[in-house]
Amino acid sequence: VETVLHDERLALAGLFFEAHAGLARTLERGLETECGLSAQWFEVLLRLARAHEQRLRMQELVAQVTLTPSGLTRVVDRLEEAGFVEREICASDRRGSFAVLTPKGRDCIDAAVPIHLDHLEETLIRVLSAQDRDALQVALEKVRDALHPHERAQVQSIDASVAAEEV
Amino acid sequence: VETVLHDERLALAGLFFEAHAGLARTLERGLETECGLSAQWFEVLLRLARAHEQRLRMQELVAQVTLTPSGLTRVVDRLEEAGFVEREICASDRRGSFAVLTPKGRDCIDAAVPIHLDHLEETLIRVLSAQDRDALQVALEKVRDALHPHERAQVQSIDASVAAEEV
DNA sequence: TAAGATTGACGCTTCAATCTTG
DNA sequence: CAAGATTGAAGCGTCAATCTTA
Repeated sequence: VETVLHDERLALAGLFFEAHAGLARTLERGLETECGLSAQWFEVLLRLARAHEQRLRMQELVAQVTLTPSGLTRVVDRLEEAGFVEREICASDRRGSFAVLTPKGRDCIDAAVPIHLDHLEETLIRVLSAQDRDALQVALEKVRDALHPHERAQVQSIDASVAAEEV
Repeated sequence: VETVLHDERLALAGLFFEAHAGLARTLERGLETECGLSAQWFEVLLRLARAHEQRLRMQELVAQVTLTPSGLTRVVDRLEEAGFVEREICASDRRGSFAVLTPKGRDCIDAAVPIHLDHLEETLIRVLSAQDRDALQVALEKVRDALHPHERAQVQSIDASVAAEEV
């Protein structure tokens, strides 16, 4: 009667969540203390830095981030307040707006990425063998892909490799 | 100059976070709609169900859950309000208190676990081969273990296998 | 009427301070 | 004074409703 409480599948899922929580906590602490950025700020700034002309529609940004539309609005509000981002109305469709990276925001993310990569190297890369990393990637891709069975079919698949890059 | 923005290590980390976010979102939705439980509620109830006499000190519970002490206090507050848990003062050390699973709470988690296992089967187990799962487990364990270099040395290690089981 | 984006209200978690007991 | 636990204040993200434009 107790056996179901110790099912090995629970253990695998628990391990997944525990590893994630620990990794996220460590990385976020480093980003916060050394760069003054939350994970969400880092992610948004990174996406904008990669984008053509350092700008993205709010809608495009939402699709690349782990946030709801309203959540993104709030994050961009704060980034704008901090001077890292500016909003710009979309000329062709005046309902929409762009988030645009400022030079200050660009400097910030340029400084943050190498630091973040160092942390990644320590906590994720160096602790795994090349085989481990490959196997991890394969498994994670399968899990991720099995999750989007009916959401945004085309764009999601062609954009999968870039969409996979976060934090 | 743009190359650092597309470092493959960022992609692996991003894939990790994306897979986690998707998995967590899906599982939490199922738990919420079919069992009326948040991930935190499920986790606390599961730990208590496994524990001797269905009870655990708040401190022990904190060590097993992804929450701060104050966060756990709030969750137990709500679980108590819902009738799933009761508090009990510790006789030997009157500073401490136990969280005790009620029969109602026990029934709830007993019903929830099989449902959750079904969801796990669909989203995590069935989408991976046996080799994938083994490799995933190995990699996640390495990442997790590399994260606790100086935190709670002994108890953590002997308790690692059980502490790994969450949500 | 629908799409893009934002806002108000709410719930949850954390940090720092507090209270009680050892 | 330290340990166990809780509380108040504040920050963040989500849902539902709203506003503007297509």
